[in-house]
Amino acid sequence: MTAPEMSSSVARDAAMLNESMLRAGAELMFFGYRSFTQDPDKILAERDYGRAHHRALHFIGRQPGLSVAGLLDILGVTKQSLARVLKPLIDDGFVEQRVGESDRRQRLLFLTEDGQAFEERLSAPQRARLARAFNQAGPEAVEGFRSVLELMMDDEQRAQASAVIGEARLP
Amino acid sequence: MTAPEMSSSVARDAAMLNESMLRAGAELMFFGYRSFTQDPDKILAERDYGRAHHRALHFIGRQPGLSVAGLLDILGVTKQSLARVLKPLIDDGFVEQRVGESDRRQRLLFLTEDGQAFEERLSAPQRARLARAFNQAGPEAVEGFRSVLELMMDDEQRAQASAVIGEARLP
DNA sequence: AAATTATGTCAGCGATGTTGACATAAATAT
DNA sequence: ATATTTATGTCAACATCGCTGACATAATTT
Repeated sequence: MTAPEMSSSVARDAAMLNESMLRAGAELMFFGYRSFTQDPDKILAERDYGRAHHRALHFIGRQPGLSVAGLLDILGVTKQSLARVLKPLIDDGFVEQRVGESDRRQRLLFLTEDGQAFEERLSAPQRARLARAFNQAGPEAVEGFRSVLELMMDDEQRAQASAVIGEARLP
Repeated sequence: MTAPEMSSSVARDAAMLNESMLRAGAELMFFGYRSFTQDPDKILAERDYGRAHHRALHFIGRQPGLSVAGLLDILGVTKQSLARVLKPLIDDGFVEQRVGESDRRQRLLFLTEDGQAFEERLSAPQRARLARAFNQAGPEAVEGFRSVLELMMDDEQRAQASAVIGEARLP
């Protein structure tokens, strides 16, 4: 049943990449992600907010009119988890809910002016950090960064991520 | 006070990278990191372990004889946080402590055989994922991935990460 | 002998995730 | 029309993993 060209890609991978390179890759992900999140984390700590609040603000700001179900799908959390994040954001006047026009069961999510301002304040240092890294690394490196991260996802996740990220090709 | 050549690098960055590219970069980090952690997360859930346990096992396995202070430094958490992770790992027979030879206040950390086996079981699918992505993306892309993540760190963090990752250059 | 260092531990708090159960309103299916 | 399904909200309980503050012990350094 196994065609010759099907010979284990795991074996081929092992042949070309030694363990220390893979370990280094994992450690880069750990240290890199920590750096990536540290700027907004500091701002979030002013209020009793965490990363989850930033993520919600980010994706609502990106797709105004997103439904609760849509946001749940993107974030990959339970509705109970989301509620604990969304409720304070609504109470604090950062997120607004409007009843769906075509489907009045839906609560469509929008950032208020304050929400938009806060989201930008959170994202600004993170984007500056990315911009600095992208510029110093150069366009080919950015394309490599993008392709490795995309290829690290499962097909399903990659499809979802692509749908969210959209055409905005990185390089 | 501002020299002409000091003209805001933020402005230059903004000139070359539009906002949608930076947003896409941030989203790639989010989705990519989620994919990166999902395999070990499933295994960790068998016991009452989380990512922090994996990280501790990883870095102890990488630098056997690491001191508690050394591990605290790498992980960037408080000793109270680490204790909650380390104590179960010791109780479960995955990590062993030995009194330091030169300084007998130190508790040097080692993986037991079981600990080594468990760490490998946790890391295997993660490394396979990385290997697949690296191979499909190609060596230049991997170098780009590495350089962008490194440049995303502050100088201090980059120095620390480089010290941990070591010579094992990625590409 | 005194101060500092490495480590451990107790107690409490906050953010973020989980499962399970139940409620309501609106849309859809029979 | 009635029944079912869907979208959302909410209550309760629990686990992980970060934090601060306080205190203790043993070993090293001053």
